[in-house]
Amino acid sequence: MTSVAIHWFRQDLRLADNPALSKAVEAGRLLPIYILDDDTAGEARMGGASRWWLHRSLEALDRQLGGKLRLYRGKAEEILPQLVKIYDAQTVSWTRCYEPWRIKRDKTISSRLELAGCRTIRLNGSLLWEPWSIKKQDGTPYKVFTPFYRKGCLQAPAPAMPMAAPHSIAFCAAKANDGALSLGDLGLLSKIGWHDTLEPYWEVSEKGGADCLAQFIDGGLDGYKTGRDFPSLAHISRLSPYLHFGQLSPNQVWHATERLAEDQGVPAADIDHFRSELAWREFSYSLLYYNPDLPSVPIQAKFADFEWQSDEALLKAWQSGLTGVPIVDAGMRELWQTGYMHNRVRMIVASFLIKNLRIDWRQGEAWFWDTLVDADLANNAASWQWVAGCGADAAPFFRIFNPVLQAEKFDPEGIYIRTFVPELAKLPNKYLARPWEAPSSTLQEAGVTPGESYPNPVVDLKHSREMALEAYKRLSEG
DNA sequence: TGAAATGTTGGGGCG
DNA sequence: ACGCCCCAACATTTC
Repeated sequence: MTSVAIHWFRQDLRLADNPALSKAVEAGRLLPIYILDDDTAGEARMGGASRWWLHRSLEALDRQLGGKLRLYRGKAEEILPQLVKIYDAQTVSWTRCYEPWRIKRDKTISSRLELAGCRTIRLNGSLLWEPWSIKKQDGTPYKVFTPFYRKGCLQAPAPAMPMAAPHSIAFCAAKANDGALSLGDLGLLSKIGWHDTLEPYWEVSEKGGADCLAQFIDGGLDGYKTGRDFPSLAHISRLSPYLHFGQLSPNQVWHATERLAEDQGVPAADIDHFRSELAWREFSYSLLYYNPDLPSVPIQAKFADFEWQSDEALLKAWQSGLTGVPIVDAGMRELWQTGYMHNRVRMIVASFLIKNLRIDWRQGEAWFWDTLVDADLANNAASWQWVAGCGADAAPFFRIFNPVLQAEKFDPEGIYIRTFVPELAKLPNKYLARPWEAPSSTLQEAGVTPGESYPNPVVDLKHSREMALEAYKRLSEG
């Protein structure tokens, strides 16, 4: 076998269940590459947490490939044709991505390569169903989740069975002058070293993804439907970063939940609910596919005129977990410390930013983009639009979370708040979610000095809620 | 995948 | 014994 096949890794950083990689391995001696293409990404260039995750991912993948992974930085549109020429490659394969900028770029690249006589293999490895395959009877895309999932996804052919990793790979000899960089030269780690705080929370590798999945299937899935709402419980999967970077494929996850009801007695309701959460990911991708400006333009046009406040100090307080509202601060600090935030708490902090602080949802989207290890263009944009009430099938704007009630309902023992807001740890449960109501003697005993050891609330919850509703009313009447 | 305001019901205290 | 009021507890409506 003399022909060379390049597999271009992107968001499929795994060997198992990677159809495009397997095809390349069959097609020739493999040159596995990754290109950091910030130039083409523009606005959508990866944030800090993602860069750390990517750094670790590439390190692990290179190890799996016996040190054969080649790294480049620059415009993929220029680098790929050069590599094809240098290595005289007959085949280039990749797993499809669905971000608008990537769709556009990849289309250009594949036609350019094909024109030069190089075969391109582009396969799905990141979604359960291709976005264009799930449509209504009339051929238009779904705008509401439930029919999208029940009628669209579940009636479509079942997701493919996951395939094994290639059992042996013949590599192509690398050439010294091909422009490859060392991992360090990619410059993915920030100089301030923020990523150090993330390290202990994640095992960033294909094995880490498999372990995470196994652990969830083993312990977390039973009781998922109700348990997933409680941020102190281990009833969430934490699979999102692995799915985003492709250390796991959604097919692997989907099929891992098969037969659990019959064989392990896991309640069907828990399995169904978990699968519907996977389908929300598909729905986000569908929304982005059919609305390429989803990250910046509200789907509901009237929201273009919403009166957002721009207040740097309030935004900063939210970002740094110093709003004086414990459940909000706990969530924002979980994000900063771990690169992750529990889903229930994501909704609470987002509602607080958008509705109580009345700050533009795109500011929240930008912060999440920079700090989440699972930052994903489709999920991030669709979810922020969902909370803001301006998206498709979104929560209505007037559905405003009361962060005190939410905390008392979903973190009744205050375990979550105490974990991330330790300066309040000694407050009794009764006042933990609303320290501003605590008598001064209670505060004193708990060692809390409002305004010093812990901030006073940056807004009045009741008043800010009313202001938001009025702004929304003006929009509806306007 | 809310919350607050408003409406309704029914039991018990009480004159 | 009876009507009246109070007020939980629950249901409905509204934003």
